[in-house]
Amino acid sequence: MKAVSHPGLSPSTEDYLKTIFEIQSLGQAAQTSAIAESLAIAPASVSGMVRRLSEIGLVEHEPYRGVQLTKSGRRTALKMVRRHRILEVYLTSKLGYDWDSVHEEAERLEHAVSDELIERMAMALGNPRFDPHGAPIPSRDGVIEAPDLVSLTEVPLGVTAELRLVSDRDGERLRYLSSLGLTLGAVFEVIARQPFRGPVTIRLSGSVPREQIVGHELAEMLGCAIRGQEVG
Amino acid sequence: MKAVSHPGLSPSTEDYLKTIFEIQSLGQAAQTSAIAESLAIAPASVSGMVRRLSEIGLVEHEPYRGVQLTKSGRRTALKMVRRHRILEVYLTSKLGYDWDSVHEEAERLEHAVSDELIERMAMALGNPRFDPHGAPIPSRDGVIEAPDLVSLTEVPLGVTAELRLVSDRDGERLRYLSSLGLTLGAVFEVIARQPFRGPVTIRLSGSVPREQIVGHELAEMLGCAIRGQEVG
DNA sequence: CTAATATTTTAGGCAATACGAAATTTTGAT
DNA sequence: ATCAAAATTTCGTATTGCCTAAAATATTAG
Repeated sequence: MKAVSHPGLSPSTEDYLKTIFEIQSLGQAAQTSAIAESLAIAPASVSGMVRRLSEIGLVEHEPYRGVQLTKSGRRTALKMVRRHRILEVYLTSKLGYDWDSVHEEAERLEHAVSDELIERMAMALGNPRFDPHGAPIPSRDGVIEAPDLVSLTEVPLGVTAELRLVSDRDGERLRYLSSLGLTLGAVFEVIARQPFRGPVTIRLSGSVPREQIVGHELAEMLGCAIRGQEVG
Repeated sequence: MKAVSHPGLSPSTEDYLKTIFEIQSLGQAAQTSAIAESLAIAPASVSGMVRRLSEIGLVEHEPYRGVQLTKSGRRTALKMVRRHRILEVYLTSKLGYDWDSVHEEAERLEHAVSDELIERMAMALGNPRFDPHGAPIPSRDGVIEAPDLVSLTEVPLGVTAELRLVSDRDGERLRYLSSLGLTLGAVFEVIARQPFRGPVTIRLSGSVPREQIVGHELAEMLGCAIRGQEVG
């Protein structure tokens, strides 16, 4: 049982691994269709690539069931996630990028940087633990925290919470959130919630408290930390 | 006659353009064999690529004579050169790289960065005019200086000169130069030169002046600025 | 148990790039 | 000027990496 090294994986391969890791993080084995959807390619193409990935020992494939990353595949996936997130922090902290524009740049760079560059960036940043969207950054040796958060739809009425995690996938969405005042670390109280997957109303703390209404779908994607119960 | 834009050139294409630019900088039209040698591929392969480059209007090809960059090809080449050199400065100034290790990293990154990232880096650096090896950095709009330098083999005996330019192509060579005390800006006097392409002896200025012997081939690659004649 | 759904296999395509060998053109030496 | 050597292009092919539609197969749910 030796650690197989995988020199020169293609960008595409790296993307598959990252995607599989992300899907796997949420639940069980990653299904072909889920991978296909996330990468916007046909399921047949995924089957093909999965074969290759399993031939080189990056995933285990139980036909018709799904894919699991092997030790080695997981290591690579975590490396890519680390690269992506360190890059995002670096670009925002050191080069003035906004949280809504770093994703694309990081997406391209993560396939071109060396390990050394990433470690130098991490060092220059003081080894940050979270990226600009609140996602935890795996350590150099592949350990990743899983902060326990709930989605905004799950924060009880009257409870104060803090916005801690948003997806970096869509710049538009991030800009919209900014415009609502919902940036990372924003503190708010949930003051109403409509049934049947209706919108959530929150009151943002601040010198000028303001109320905002957030649609259910969006609210589902926001990771929040409970701060405490208002005195009733 | 409109400016054709060339979205999504492949890394390989970008490398060809850069190489052609560099060859062309020295003398006339770039010959197939020169390109092939510089890129370490067979001449036949170059002919093929040159056809494609000329089909998309990046070069003009006079069969059996050589290639010339078109306006548009030159623009792209200069963009790549700018990227490479800004990256080199950034990596050394901001992330602690040495001059002998930046080339490789820049070589990969130059194909992945956006124009915006490069401009942000340039800004953060105060728009440097030279890279860590003394090579001039083309401006955003494609103007490049040509400092007038002579090779070490051409500095007359007894004359004081300053090291201003070395090739970034070979890390080993750069480490060797460092070990001799021949870093950028080093000031020295030529005190001997052997005939028949023999070595050059120099005396480096400094608190502890020391003599060094430099082989002819290496000396040829060092760009120097004449400082003045010693009082004889 | 069967129809709908998900997945894999098959067979093939395409883009980009490389190569050797043969044909062609240029060059250089006499 | 002439011809051999050198450089270059053409031609036919190969490889790599990825993708796809359609057909075959397996799973699942009613």
